[in-house]
Amino acid sequence: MSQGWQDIQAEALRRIQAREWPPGAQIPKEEALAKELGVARATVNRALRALAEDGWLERRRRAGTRVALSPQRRAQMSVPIVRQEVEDAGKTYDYKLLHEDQRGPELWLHALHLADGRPYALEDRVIHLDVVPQAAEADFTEVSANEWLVQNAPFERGTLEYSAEAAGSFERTYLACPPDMPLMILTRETFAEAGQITRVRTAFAPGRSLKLNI
Amino acid sequence: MSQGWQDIQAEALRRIQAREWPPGAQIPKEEALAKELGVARATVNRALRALAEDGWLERRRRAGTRVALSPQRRAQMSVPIVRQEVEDAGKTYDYKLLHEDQRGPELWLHALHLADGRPYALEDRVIHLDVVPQAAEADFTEVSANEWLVQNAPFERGTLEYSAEAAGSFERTYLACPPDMPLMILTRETFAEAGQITRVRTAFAPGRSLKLNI
DNA sequence: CTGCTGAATATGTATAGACATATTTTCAAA
DNA sequence: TTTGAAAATATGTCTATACATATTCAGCAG
Repeated sequence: MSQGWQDIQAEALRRIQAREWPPGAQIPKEEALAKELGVARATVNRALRALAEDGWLERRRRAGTRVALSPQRRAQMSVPIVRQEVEDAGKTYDYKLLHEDQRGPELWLHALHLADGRPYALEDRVIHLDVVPQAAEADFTEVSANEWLVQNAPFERGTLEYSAEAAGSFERTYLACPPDMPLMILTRETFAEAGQITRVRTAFAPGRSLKLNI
Repeated sequence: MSQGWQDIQAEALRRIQAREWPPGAQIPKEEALAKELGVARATVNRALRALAEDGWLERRRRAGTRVALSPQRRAQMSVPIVRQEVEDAGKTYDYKLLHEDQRGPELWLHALHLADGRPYALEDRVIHLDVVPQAAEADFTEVSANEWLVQNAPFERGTLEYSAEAAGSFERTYLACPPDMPLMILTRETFAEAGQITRVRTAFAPGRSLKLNI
């Protein structure tokens, strides 16, 4: 009855949840578990590594493996791409550049994303031309800055921040929402080695939410 | 010059970003790559699996590996535990049960989380006693429902939803915020095999945001 | 007691070989 | 032409073995 790593993972998770391996405690070493469960050490390794990635275990060389003190569960979210969101919802996507303004090495853009002709998201973006010089020649009336950047300026890392804010006059105008309407705001920054590529603040039309699974 | 799987991963990612392997295209099979790069197939497998988990590749048995059409980057977020957030910020955490009401198999709770004595988050929760019967005897004036559940009712899966809403009278009262203040709302549901364990709607005090890295 | 050095050790990773599994493809039967 | 069964094949996984690497720990010098 050879077992797979997922079975080993399940068994280990059971022991954690049943407090056979209480929080903070060391668990047996891979070799011992492998022997006990009748599998190769590599199989135990695979299982425990997966549990560590999910936050259940903390592993350190030589120091061994211990159960995390607060087993924080983690959720994975994919970074939203507006066009795809709209098309996935079966609607027609459209894009409109509202304003473009170059101030030295900074290119400022305002743009509106539409779903079935109705305002969906409003973005306010700055692109750093010293990091992405090719952007100076791009035509952002045709392609959205987001898509152009995805194609032409792969980033190394970035940050996301969601917050709730009241609609300002800018949002009221373009998203056609009442004053003080609460909106989900997403601020995103992406970086390459040379520095910040872009920073964008996106205000979503009322009612939008962010859904995740754990 | 034997290479590690991370080097293989880096090389594959380079080829994706350089469009040597364009979006949607099939990439060579593991065996061929292994031979080309001078490593074992298992090493290539490790590297490509990691890229697939990060959303760069899509892999299917027999069908091979292809570059994802829209390389959606993913961010991992840890599910927020209010107490920890507060303590991590160096503040004193406090908890107050506002209301408790059992209606048949449903236990309804209202509670307030405090940071340095000031309102931090307001929660509105229902616990399904048919799924977690032990909860009927728990004393939620002492321990927050969240922490009790983490300890006593491990869940299999759950959903998270963030949204922006205007403060209602309930929030105004306890979070001490002006009318129509935009608030970040987190609705969380967790499930065990037997069904839904709990559903909680948490309203965060104004100014709170959700920060992630990619 | 303190600080440094080297031994001990648990996890991390690489490899070759084998078999498992999910799909696609092929090809024959209806 | 359509259907269905069988062959082919790329990825998925397991095993045994070996070596690499990060820490811990013990013991010695100061």
